[in-house]
Parts: sequence; C-alpha cells; structure tokens
Amino acid sequence: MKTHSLLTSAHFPKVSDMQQSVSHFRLKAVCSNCKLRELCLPVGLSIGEMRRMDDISHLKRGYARGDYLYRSGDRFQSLYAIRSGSFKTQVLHEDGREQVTGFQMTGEIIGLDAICTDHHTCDAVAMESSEVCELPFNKLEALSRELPSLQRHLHKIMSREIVRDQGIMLLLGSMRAEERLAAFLLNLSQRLAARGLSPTQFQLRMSRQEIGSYLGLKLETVSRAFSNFQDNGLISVKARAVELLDLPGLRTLVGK
Amino acid sequence: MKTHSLLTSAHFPKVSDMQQSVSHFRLKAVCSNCKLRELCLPVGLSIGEMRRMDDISHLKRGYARGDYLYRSGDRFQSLYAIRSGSFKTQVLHEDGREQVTGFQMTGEIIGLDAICTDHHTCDAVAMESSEVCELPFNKLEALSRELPSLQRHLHKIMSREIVRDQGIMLLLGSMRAEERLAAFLLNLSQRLAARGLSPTQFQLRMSRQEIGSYLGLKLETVSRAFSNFQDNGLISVKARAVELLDLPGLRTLVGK
DNA sequence: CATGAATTTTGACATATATCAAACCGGTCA
DNA sequence: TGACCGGTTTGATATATGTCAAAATTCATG
Repeated sequence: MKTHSLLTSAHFPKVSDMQQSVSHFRLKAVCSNCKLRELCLPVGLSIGEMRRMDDISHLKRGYARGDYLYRSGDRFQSLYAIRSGSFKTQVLHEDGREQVTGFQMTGEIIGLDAICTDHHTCDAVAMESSEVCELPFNKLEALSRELPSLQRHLHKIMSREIVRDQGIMLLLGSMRAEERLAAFLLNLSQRLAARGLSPTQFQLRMSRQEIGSYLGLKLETVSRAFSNFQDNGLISVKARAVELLDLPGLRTLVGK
Repeated sequence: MKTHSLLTSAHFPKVSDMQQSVSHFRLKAVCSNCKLRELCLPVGLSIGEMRRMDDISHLKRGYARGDYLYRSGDRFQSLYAIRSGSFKTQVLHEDGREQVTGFQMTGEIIGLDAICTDHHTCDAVAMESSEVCELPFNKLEALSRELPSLQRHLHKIMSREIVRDQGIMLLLGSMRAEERLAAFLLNLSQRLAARGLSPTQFQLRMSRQEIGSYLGLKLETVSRAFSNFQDNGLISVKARAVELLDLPGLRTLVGK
C-alpha cells in the first residue's frame, strides 16, 4: 500500500468535476521506470529526491462516497494528496450550522488547517470513490528541511490556500447570487482545463444543497440561478450535467 | 534600524483595538540583556536561536494612518510582523469592488498570501501610526531549515491563517447581520484580552464602512446593528467607543 | 473656538434572497 | 412494471438587508 503512491497516477485518471484552486502545483516529471507522470507535490526535485518523497507517503484506497477522510477534532497526523476522486471539506458551527469550505479534486492537498492546533478543524468527506496519498507531516517537515525546493513548495501550497480563501471571502462578502454561481462555474471550468479535461462540459459531483452551502445560498436560489443562466443561453443544465455555452458571458457576470 | 527588532517591544505597547485571529503565537521569553519580553515569532527557541532570528529582521518605523505597507501586485520579499499599531488587508476585484479581509494588530504576521505567486495579492494599509519587523522570506526559510521549532512555528502561523479564513467564510456564508457583528466584537474582545487589555472597553480603529466590508454588510446595516445592540443592553456604543456590557448575551447571539 | 468635512445615525422604501409548499423528475428496489 | 425516495425545479410570499436621503454627530483644521 505504499509503492510509488505519489509517483504513479498518470494524467489525473478519473477526474471529478468540481474543483477549487486556480492552479495546483503539479509538474510533469520523468521517473526512472515510469512513463511521464504528473505529480501533485514534488516540484523541481531530482529523481532521488522524488523517491524520498515517495518513500514517506502511503497510498490509501477505498474511500466511497460519503466516507470521511477525517473529522473535525481528529488528531492531526498527515496531509493528504488526492490521487483520484474528490472530496468536500466542511466546517461545523456549534449550533449545527455547517458550511462547505471547498471541493477538492485530484492533485490537491487537504488537511492544512490542522497544523496549527494539532487537530483537524473541518471534516473531509469523499464525494465519489477516491484514493489519497497520506503524507505524515512530521516526515514531510523533516524532508523539507533537507530539500529547499520541497520546503518552498509546501509554503506555496499553504499560501495558495490562503489566497483561495480570500477569493471566497470576496465572493461571499460582495457578490450576488448569480455572480457567485458564475464564479463557481468558471473556477470549475478553469480547473478542469488545467487537468486536460473539457472546460465546458462536465458532471457536477455535488448537490444544489452543497453548492449553496459553499456559496452562502439556499439550494432553491442555486437552482433558480442555474435556470436563469439556461434561459439566458449562458449554460445548458439538466440536473448535474452542465455545459457552459457562453464563457465570455459568464465572465462578464462576475465582472472581469 | 535593525537592532533587536523582534526582541524588544515589551508587553505590546500601544495596542490597537481591532484584531483578528484567536491566538497569536507569541511567547514570553527571557533574553540576555533584556527584560521579560513578549515576542511574535520565536517560540521555544534558545537565546542564541532568537538572536539569529533577530539578526535577519529589520525594524521599519513610521507608517502613518493610510500608508501602504504593500500593495496588491508588489513583488514579494518579506513577511511583516506588526510591532506596534495596526493594519487592515483588503483585496480588490477587477471591477472596483473591494473587500477587507482582515484587521491585524500587534504581534500578528502579514504577507503570507504572497508566497504562492511571488507577488502580493492584497493591500496592507496602516490604520494608525505603526511599526513592523520586516522578515525577508528567503532568510526565514533558510533559518527554518536549521531550526525545526521555527519551521513548525511558521507552518502553524500559515495554518492558523487558513483556519481564520474558514471561520470568516462560515460567518459570511451562514450568519445574519447581527450575528456577524456579535462575532466580530467577541473576536475583538478575545484578542484584546490575550494582550492583557480590557476585553470590554475599547476604541475601534476602523469605520463602519470598513467593518461592513469585512463582514459583508453595508455601513448602514452595521450602524443599525450597533444601535440595536445598545437598545438591547448588550453594548454601549458612541461612534468608535465601544463597551461590551453583556458578553454572554453576545455569545448567545452567535450561537455558542 | 469656529467652520467645514467626514462619519454616523436614522428613516422610508426597494429588492434580493429565504422560506414554505407543491410538483416534477430519475433512479432503485420490490 | 410500479411505487418509492432523494434530489431538483418552480411558484407564492415573507423577510433581511440594501438603497437613497437627510439629519445628527464627530473630527480635523485653521
């Protein structure tokens, strides 16, 4: 369960349809006995360095839809790189309110929130059959002391998460419902494109309810916005199958 | 301009009245020729290690209200530890919309957003006369490769920022106006208390407009919420002078 | 201390989104 | 095949917050 966990996985197999951060820090890299690979973590590392990276990681398979990768309050041990499938993260309020804070897909890293308290502060739930690479954080830190490029990369991943969150704050704080949904769809599109998939046709993995939670809206509002987009010829939507018909139009909506 | 920048500064001088993260990673530490100090960065470091930390930092004085510490798009060089005074950070949307993403006070670190792109993604603006310690990031990384406790601390600071942002997302996505304001005031109170200041009486450094931007509300809504709180005996407020009269009542409002 | 500018408060009204409810799917399981 | 069941769409209405405007207050400046 630990062979070449980070080094295998060609071109993002089984790609899911929702995504999150604008870019994702993966690079192509040639590895001794493997074909050209795309990786999520090691950037600018030599073959040997990559192998060391690989040595500390463990592949974990068999997460089914609804399975928890970790729960809020769990003791922090590792970061997780999504190797296939997709997850959502959600925070829970004392009074029962919950909010989806992100949808993560192949190649993205989750668990960063737990570093500061040694305990996870959100839940991570699989949205489909998924695999992850477990990256024990102590070992990751130790290795990054030896490999400056890994160190920098780790810092960039954390910083990127901060920037992503700022973008969501802007969205939640100052955009109207349709602008939020347009921004969501465009972000999705961009992340799909980055993975070599169709940026205009995809299958949503999450419900209207979950989208609404993420965007700070009720599910009915999300549904209505979808319908309006369709009426205006911006998209075609039927349940979770979405086609973006007018990307420039969507961009105009979010004001860029 | 670089002597003992991080090591001086006793007990948070000139404390400002707005704040941000729940805790702030400063510790008391004894240093050779200094009195007991409170520091923002070095945790669990020996005297010698602290001195090395100090050696790479530069004290920068003389930021007046409205001065920019950095602007969105500026090249990234350094993180900044606020030594006195306070700042706000804001992101700007292409179409002119802007949103305050945080109010930072003494002991807090800003600039983390810039690591991932090598350019700052938000503005940092002084809200009063302020001083900062500039921490050149390359040197900080190099030093943290040598000092595991510094490395861990840096990771925690970044993680904490991620958690903070998640909390704001929850606030913006699922709380009503008065709940948001109550959460804001309680957070303020908590951070003041952590600095040994009155958790119930303080002077706001930011306008209703800025609070509104931070909370995703219009300034009139913020003003009305303040007035309602006062009418209900939760607080006493006159312009920017605030007194929290009923902390439990405020906590009930935010649902905890 | 006086004046004007900026900020804050308050009011009346408009509107976006939430709420409640029902109908409509599309798949799953007897 | 038919009945269920979660998810989605759509409609009617309620409500929180935004908008516009004016008055009140505070703050800065000469």
